[in-house]
Order: sequence, then structure tokens, then C-alpha cells
Amino acid sequence: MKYASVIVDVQAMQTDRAFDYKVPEEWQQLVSPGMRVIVPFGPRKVQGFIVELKNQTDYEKLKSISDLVDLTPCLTTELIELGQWLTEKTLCFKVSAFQAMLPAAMKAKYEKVIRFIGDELEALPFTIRPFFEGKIEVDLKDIEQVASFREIHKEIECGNLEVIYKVKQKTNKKTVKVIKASETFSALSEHLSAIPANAKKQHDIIHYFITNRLNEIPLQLLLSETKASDTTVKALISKGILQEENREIYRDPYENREFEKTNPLPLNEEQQQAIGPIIHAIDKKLHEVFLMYGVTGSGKTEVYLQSIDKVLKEGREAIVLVPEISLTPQMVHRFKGRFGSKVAVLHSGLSTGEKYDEWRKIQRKEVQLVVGARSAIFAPFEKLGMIIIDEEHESSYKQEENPRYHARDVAIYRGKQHNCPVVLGSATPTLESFARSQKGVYKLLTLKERVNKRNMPSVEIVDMREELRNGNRSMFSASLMDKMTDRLNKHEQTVLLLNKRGYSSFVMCRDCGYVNGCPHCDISLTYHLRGQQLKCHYCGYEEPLPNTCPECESEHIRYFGTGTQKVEEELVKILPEARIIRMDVDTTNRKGAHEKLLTKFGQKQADILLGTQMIAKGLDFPDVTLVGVLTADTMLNLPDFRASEKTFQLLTQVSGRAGRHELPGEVVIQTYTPEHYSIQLSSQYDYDSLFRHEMQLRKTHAYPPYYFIALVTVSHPDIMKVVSVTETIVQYLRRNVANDTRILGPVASPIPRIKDRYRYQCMVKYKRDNDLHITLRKILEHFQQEMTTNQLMISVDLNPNTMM
DNA sequence: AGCACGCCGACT
DNA sequence: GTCGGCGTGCTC
Repeated sequence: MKYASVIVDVQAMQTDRAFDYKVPEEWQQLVSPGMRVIVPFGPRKVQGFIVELKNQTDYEKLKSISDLVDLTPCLTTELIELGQWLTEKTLCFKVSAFQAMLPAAMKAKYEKVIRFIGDELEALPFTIRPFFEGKIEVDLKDIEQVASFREIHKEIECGNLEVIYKVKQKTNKKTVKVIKASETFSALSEHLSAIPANAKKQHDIIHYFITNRLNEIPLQLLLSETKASDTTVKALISKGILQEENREIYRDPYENREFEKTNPLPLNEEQQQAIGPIIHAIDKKLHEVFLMYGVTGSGKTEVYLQSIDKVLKEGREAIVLVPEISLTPQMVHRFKGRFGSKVAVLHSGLSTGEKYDEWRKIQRKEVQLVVGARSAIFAPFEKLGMIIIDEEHESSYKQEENPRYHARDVAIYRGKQHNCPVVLGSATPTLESFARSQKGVYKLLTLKERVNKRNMPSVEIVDMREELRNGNRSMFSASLMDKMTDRLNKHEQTVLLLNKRGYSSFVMCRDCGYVNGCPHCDISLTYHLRGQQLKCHYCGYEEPLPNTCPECESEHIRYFGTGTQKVEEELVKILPEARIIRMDVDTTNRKGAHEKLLTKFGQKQADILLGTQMIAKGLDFPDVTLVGVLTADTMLNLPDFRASEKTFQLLTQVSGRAGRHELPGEVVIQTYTPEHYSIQLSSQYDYDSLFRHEMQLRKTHAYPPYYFIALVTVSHPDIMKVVSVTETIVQYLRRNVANDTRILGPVASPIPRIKDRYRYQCMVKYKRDNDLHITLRKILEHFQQEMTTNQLMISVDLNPNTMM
């Protein structure tokens, strides 16, 4: 007898363990760990993951697995173990860990159906009766529209109705019907004579098979080619001459797209030195972490491509992570161009179904390389030869919901399991990674030169306070104006970055200082030109733009801050002849809009590309010779100890967009704090100094990489409750952490209220604290009941990326 | 998380 | 006396 340990799809602390089930006789040979199954769980049915098969169990009254969902495991043994590791590292539920590894399409959906099992339809109340006229099963949702649950319940108790719990899949494999000939062509010819002469279409179909020497053909194609109808085909199938089969097909997001084949480029001296140790590690199957620190344009990608080539030639597989790849279609081109059909692409721009199909290609070992965003790190490869994380410093590698994992940590874990190298690449590495490379934990590979030997574009810092004193009240400094006009005349292109994060346009009364805030969140509402609305970015609350101040009824109510829309308006005024493309959430939320806009810009159908963060990454257009940063310092004022680091990274990256090819580039950075070191140092491309300066600060303030951080956030509609719970947590932590661990708080979160819930937090700074995970878990367990019954929420983020 | 069970108040 | 509220505890 075989028993299966199953992790059920119920996200709760009490169910966060394996439950044992009997494996029915007929599936004993089929089952294996990593498969999804449907199991009875209490009165209902749920999906679950088999994590173990065993011949023994402690539990006596076992139920049986009711269904198999997979015929091949969707989780490899390695991934099952990785799930265990993830739950420990991020304090999440086991199911959540497994679900994070799989495409969303594979998450189960649950529905309840009511079936009539009585004798007389008349026995049902008249409200319910009509539903069952002509059918036995009805969706509970439909009946609930007219009847109360209690009414239905009564019928269940007296045996007229029953509830059936159904588990459904979100998306399924897309299939086409394929028609095959059952026998050889000579046998087909013989069949011809047996077919009645008046069945002309049947003859046509058989002839079609014979003359075209067809083994199989999609049904649709066969019908259109022979002008036959499907009944004719059915007749032949029932005669056994033809066979029908459902064949899985892939929704290919890159269908109909040609990718120009590219060949390896010769590597320069630096690149060769960088690739050497990587190739060595691949060859010798060594787990090593490399930090490839290479300035923008130094040819990191070519090093990736050639290392991958080596991995694939050895018959192994590779994962390449890129930050939100839809932002860099150019990147997809480079990988598809070099490795063609060996590549699967996974990113947020794909539909659920497309993502599922790409994942299936990996599972079925039809590809050897996956290029994708964060979650692609879980690609179910079994012979990994290398993992690459490009733009290692990008914050999108950290998932901001449970499980709060960092792709870099997962990559290193998997690298160890597979004995393969992990390559982290960046022009502006995180302090954490660079510090590790200094300590020799990671091996540092440096690329100092740009491949085309071009210098980095020269950077001019403009003091906007000075501009204001000189009477320039616009958002463009005189210098930036000059240069934009100049580019326009020379038919060169400009990229304008509006660094908006943490600083959106809000409405303020000039007389009394009143700011329109969200009634549910402690945050000011954001002004949206479209529809003249004020919107809350946290809960979605909307209200119309007021004409007068709600507080003092003054008419001097204005919006402050600058949105891309407003910049665009002003640009149109001062440079009427310029063609502008604006890229922000509003213009890119449609699928493919992003790529379209970029293509348009690339084809020089516009002179200026104006956008937020999203334009800072990976764009490479030869005619861009000017980059303007409208307000460099907005990010600096955020309550985030990484603010300076992030500002430096952003400025360096966006500067790298200029002058990548023949034409030299220039950068203008506008700021109100020109003296700030991260602005100064980014203008000199001086990462080393930034590293030293910032490390000093992190040391004095006990921040990463000197200390690890854990952030506990408590929220509840009642502020008193929040404060007291956070206080309790802090006290408990103080009593149970290591000596050199520091506890800060309780304090109100930077956004003290979201969706009518008050938020408090406490920060744990620790160096080595082996029991901290256990202590934190105990806290969660202690409040578990209140978290389910009372509206309490406690979230723990280990190594948070943001303090918000 | 869901769902059943079980124990109390307010109604036919 | 029952209906219907919510606290409690279990799910292989």
C-alpha cells in the first residue's frame, strides 16, 4: 500500500503541514512526488501537492486521493526542497511557496454546485424549484441570487439537495484536433473501394491523404483544403480509417516574429578575462557566485551569451533573469536571435495562458534556456548549468508579497544544488553584493571599458534653486532647454526622465495649506488630468477635483508636483515642433503598448521620449544624444535607507542611455540638492567612492550590509489595538533576541493608514541571530487566532526592500 | 481558509 | 419552544 503526504491548498497556519492520503490501486504506479492531486479535505475538495510517498503512516482513518491533476510532476524534487527552504526563509506557508514556483494558470479554482437528489421536484420551495427544471446540477452562485443559504441548507438536510465541491483549473492546455490515418497508404487505397461511391467527400479526403503522403493534419486545415464537413470526417473516424487526436499547442507570444540570427562577437581583453572564470566554473561544475561589475555598454550581455552557449553545448540548461523584461524587448531579441527556439520567455507582459505555455516548454525540456523576470528563477530545469541575474541591483527581484523572497537568494540556493555558477551583473551593484565581492564571498569580475571605447557621456548638474533665483520658473533649466533645441535642430533624440517616485502631483490650497488626502489612507490624493480626478494610489478611492478649498473655500487651490502629463503639456508649449512620446502607466497599460512606443521612438518617429523610471532601463537607441533628468532628488527624501544608493543607480543608468553609438552623448541632471554625494558621484560615474561613502553611513547607522533587517508591520482598524500589539511584539522580541540584535520601534509606518487600517511597525537589526526566524514564527503563531478572527494583520519581511 | 458544531438570546 | 447569531476547533 502506498500513502501520499500532501500539502493542501489551504493557506492557514493550522493547515501548513502535510496530510496523508491513501493512493488508490490504479494510480500506485503513476503517482510521484511533485504532482498535483485533488483530495477530500473535511467536507470539501481541495488541490494539493504530493511531497512524499511512503509505505507507512501514523494516521489511521485515511481518505483516498480523489483525482490526479498531473501525469508528470510539476515540481521536481529539488523544487520541493526549495519550497521547504523558502518557507523557512520567508516565513510563508508551504502552499504559497509552491504556488509561487508555478504559473498562475496552475492555481486551482473552487466552485460549489448544488445537485438535486430528491424524488419529487415539487418538494423544493418555489424559489429554488425553477433552477432544477431540466437539469440536475446548478451553480450555488446562481441559486444564492434568489434563495438564502439557510433555505438551501434546509433542503440539504432533508435530503433533497447536495453540495458538490468542484476543483477546476484556471487555464488549460490549448489543443487542436489532429486527424491521422490509421493505416499505411496502400491500406488506405484498399479502403477506398469499400467506401460507397456516392460518399464523394469521403473519397476526396482519403485521396487527399494519399496524394499528399500525409500522416496527420490539423482538422481545421483538412476541412478547408478538402471543403469537406466535419461529419464526413467523423464518418471515416467511426469506420476506423482515420483517427482523431487532441494535440497540445502553444500560444506563442513571439509567433510570426522573425529574430535575426546573430553570431558570437569577438570579446575584448576585459570580456575575455571576465568570461574565463565563468567558463571554468561551468566546466568544472563549481558553484561560485560571480559579481560582474561592468559599466553600461561594457558588453556584459555578450559575456552572458557566450557563457550560456557553453552551458547549452554541454547539454545543460540556463536561467537568465532580467528586470521586468517587457521593458527591454531588445533583450529578448538578443537571446532569441542567438539561441532561437531553445529559449522560453517569461514575463509579466504575457497572458496567463501564454505564460503557462512557455512554462510547459521548460517542463517538457523543449527549451534549454529561460529568459524571464523574477519568478523564472523557479524554472523546473533539472540540469542547470548556470544562472544569470542581469541588473542585479533592481528592486523588482524582491517579491513584495508572500512569499517575500529575493530572486538572488533563490538563485544562489539553486546554484548550490546544481553545482553551477551564478552570475550577478550590474553597472551599479547593490552595496550588499559589492561588499561580498570585496570580502571574497563573490568573485568580482570587472569591465571598466565600454566596448565601443566611447567615454561615458558628460554630465552637467543644474541647480534648480539657482534657476529660480534667475527668474526661470519652468521645469526646464536654461541649459536643458538649449540642448533640447539643439538636438531638435540636429535631428538627434532626447530622453527625459521624470523621477516621480514618492512624489506625485497633489492638490494644495495656497491660502490655508489644506491638502486633499484620502479618507481611508493617510496619504495625499494624486491629481489625474484625465477626468479631472483625484485618486488614491493605495486604495483606489476617487473624487472630483474641487474648485474651491474644502477647508477655507478659497479659490487658490492648485496642484503641486509634476506629472508626466504636465511636463508634456509644457513641452508642447515651449517646443511646439517637437514630436513627443510619453511613457508612463497611463500610456503603457495596454498589452504591447510599451513595445510599440519604443519601436516608434527607435524608428525616429519622435524627437523626445518622456517617461518615468521605466525608460531608465536597457534602452539602446543610437541617435539618443541627450538625457535630461528633470528632478533628480525626489527619491532622496523617501524614508528609505537605500535612497542614496537607489538615486545613484537610477542616475547612472539613465545617463547610460545617451551616446551609446557613434554620436557622443550628454546628460543634464536638474536638482534642488546639487551638493548631495549621490548626485555628485553619479555625475562622475564614481561607484567606488559612492560605495565607500555609503558603507561608512551604513556602518554608523547599523544598516545592511553590516546588519540584516527584519521588518514587522502590524495593522488593524483600531489604532489602540495596533499600538498594543506592536508593543507586545517589541517586548517579546527584546526578551528573545541575541545580544547584539537591535529592536527599533514601535513606530507608525511611513504610511500610517491604508484602507482604514492603522499601521505600526518595528524593525529588527541583527548580525547573526539563528533563532530569530523561530522567534518571529512564534509571534505569528501567538497572534494567529486574532489574525483569523479579529481583523489583525501582521506581516514579516526579512530583508525588506522598502520600509513602506 | 472554510465549514460544522455548539451554545446562548429574540422571535413565531 | 425554534431560528439564527457567532465563538471554537478540525481538516489525513
